[in-house]
Amino acid sequence: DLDVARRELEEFIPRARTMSEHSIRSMAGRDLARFKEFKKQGVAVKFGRFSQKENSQLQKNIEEFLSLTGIDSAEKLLFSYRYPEDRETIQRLKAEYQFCEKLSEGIPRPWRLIYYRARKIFDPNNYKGKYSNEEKEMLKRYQAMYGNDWKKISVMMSRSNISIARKYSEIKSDINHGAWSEEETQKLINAVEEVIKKRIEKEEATFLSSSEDSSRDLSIEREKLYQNLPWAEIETQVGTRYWKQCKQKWLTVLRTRMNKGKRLYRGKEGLQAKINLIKRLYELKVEDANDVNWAEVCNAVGDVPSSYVQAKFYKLKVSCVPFWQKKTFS
DNA sequence: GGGACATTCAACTATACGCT
DNA sequence: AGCGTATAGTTGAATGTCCC
Repeated sequence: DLDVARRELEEFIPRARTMSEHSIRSMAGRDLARFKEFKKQGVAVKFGRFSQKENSQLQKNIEEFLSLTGIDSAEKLLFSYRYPEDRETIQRLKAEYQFCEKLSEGIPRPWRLIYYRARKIFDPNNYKGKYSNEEKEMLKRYQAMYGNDWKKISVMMSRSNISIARKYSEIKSDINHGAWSEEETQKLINAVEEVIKKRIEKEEATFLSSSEDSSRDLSIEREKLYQNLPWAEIETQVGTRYWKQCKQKWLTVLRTRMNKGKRLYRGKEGLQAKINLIKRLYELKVEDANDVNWAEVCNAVGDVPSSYVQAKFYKLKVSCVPFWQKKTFS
């Protein structure tokens, strides 16, 4: 019946096809019924970033659960292991008042993801801003002492373990800062090329085994050139840069090539490009910025990666819209 | 089977910098 | 000076795995 559950879930979450047994099992238990209920009401399961509406719904769900049970803080509720003496009581209250159900009320997403979102929002160790040099040094020292025990280190540094783990992977090796040399750039291009080729070959293999038709054209879809690339692998190949630097550099290389070196946002044409972009976004009539399909918006500007257009929109917003932080997308 | 945790790719935000 | 681009920094989503 695992297969049945998988098939049923696929209706709501296409990627269920490839998910691990464990994920399927837990979603079948907790989410399938909810998904069906949402469907009855004509609500689709959502992915990607939480909208403002969802975030405030989550906030509300937490507040209501706290007042229902008398637990005095969201941190106690969501990180009960930090309060050993209250832990048992909290556990009991959670079961008694159906924590899982209450938490996910009105949010059409898998329970697990709602839970993680809540833990991010309500962790006092999160949102601590920039790391100082002292902190970076401290992190390196602790890692040398305790290895990748991020949980332990996060307690000592009052930062969330995710933040710590990520920061460490960024600073673990001496990253070459500043402009890219010709040689480095070439190395990057080669690495990306190799990775994409490998990926296509693999797809081709599965494609051929399921079909007789072997005549496929050599061009590849644009998305394959920048979406879901294994950056960690590329980082190792390049050797001198952090994966994010690689990614950013690759996108600019790609953009320049796609547009044959033309500068898109300069002069009169640049102005027109901006106007097109704004018009296109307006026509979408979406409520939340998270609902924008940037791949669709791309051709308002030219043949560019979607992240480029996104970045442009951000820049435009920040420099032209007063009090943009306090405004909604619509 | 719930929950904690590490890891990885994506997105958002801020700043540096150079050209016109 | 103003603008566009490159680069740096932080947070978000998603998922495999391990443990109790």
